[in-house]
Amino acid sequence: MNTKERLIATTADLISKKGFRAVGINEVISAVEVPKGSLYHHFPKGKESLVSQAVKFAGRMQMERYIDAVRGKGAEEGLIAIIDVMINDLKTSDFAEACPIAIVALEASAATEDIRRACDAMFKDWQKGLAVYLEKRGITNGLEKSEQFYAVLEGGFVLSKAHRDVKYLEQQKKLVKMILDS
Amino acid sequence: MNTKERLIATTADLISKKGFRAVGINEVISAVEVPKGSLYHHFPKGKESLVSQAVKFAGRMQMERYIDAVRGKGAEEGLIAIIDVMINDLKTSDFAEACPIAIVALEASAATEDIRRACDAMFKDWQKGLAVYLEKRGITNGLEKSEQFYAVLEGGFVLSKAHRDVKYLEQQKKLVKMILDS
DNA sequence: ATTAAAATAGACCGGTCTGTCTAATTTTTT
DNA sequence: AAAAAATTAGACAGACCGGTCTATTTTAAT
Repeated sequence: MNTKERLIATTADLISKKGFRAVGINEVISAVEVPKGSLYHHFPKGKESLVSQAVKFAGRMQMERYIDAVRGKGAEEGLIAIIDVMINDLKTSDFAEACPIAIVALEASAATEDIRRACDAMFKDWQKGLAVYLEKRGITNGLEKSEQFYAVLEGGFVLSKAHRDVKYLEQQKKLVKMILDS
Repeated sequence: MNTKERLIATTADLISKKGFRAVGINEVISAVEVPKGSLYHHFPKGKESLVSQAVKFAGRMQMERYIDAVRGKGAEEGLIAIIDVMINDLKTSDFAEACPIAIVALEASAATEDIRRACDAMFKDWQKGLAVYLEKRGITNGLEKSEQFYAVLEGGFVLSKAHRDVKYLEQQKKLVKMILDS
């Protein structure tokens, strides 16, 4: 893994846990053990560019994990498996991380439009990917149901993280069937 | 309004828009037009204490707005009215603010346990308040349905903010009836 | 082997961060 | 009126911020 990839992967990991405002480039370069010159060589536009790429990287990684989780499963079973991935992430990280995009998406304002767009793009990729999966399984209006599912998922995530209790994500499983049948 | 109240209200406003990491105390005291000594007189424990109290203040303010929105309405109508409050907040603020707690809740880590607890407490207050409202209208399992509703609301908020499109919150209205009937 | 390009290295810059400190002022109590 | 308490005032400190800059080293091209 080369320097640029390591910078992106490490930044992705850090911002997943703390959001991008709480992660400084000094923290990144010290974690990757690379001098500042290297970072600004690979990311001449600085932090915003690094974070944007890290968001996309984290989003792709997470999507792959979701794809793994649903593989070979039916529609309802698959969506519940995705919720379980998130539940498990929260548990194993002591509620530090689960969705790498949500925090950054809420932090990013008009002032950091690049980062917001990166979050936007990743969420849309997730939705499209899941829509294809659903329609392959004979579900109609796959995209709308996929959007609704992610909204339900992220809502469960926000509450579970705030309360440090995965029961909110567990409860959301009840809505999966309703969404699919609607 | 005295100095302490103004500090809390202004901080609440700023963190609702940007999260607490992006808001510095210099920004707060300059907005309130008060010297630093005053802030540290009223909040000797510093920023974490100020932010915790601002979160509670913002939470109470928002809850009052929800109470106003549901007043005199039936269960389903009331929940949809709350979603509309959030939709309207996003629209009128150019997607800058709607839920004052969610951002802070995701930002707060184990390192800022006081702030996380303040978010926890406010969400719980909202849930309890809404549960009473629902049960007064003959809804059973009011608390669980209230929790589920807020999860659905926050999920719609996260996606609507990320995509700068209120349709995700609009879509969540479909789930309200399902939650109430479950 | 020589040149050019890529990447690494880290000192340094101005600015901002939270928080401290002493003093002056206002308000309250007696 | 005098004393005590509460509050305001802002200079200052030390750490850290993102970012720039010049050198040096490594790699690739010829």
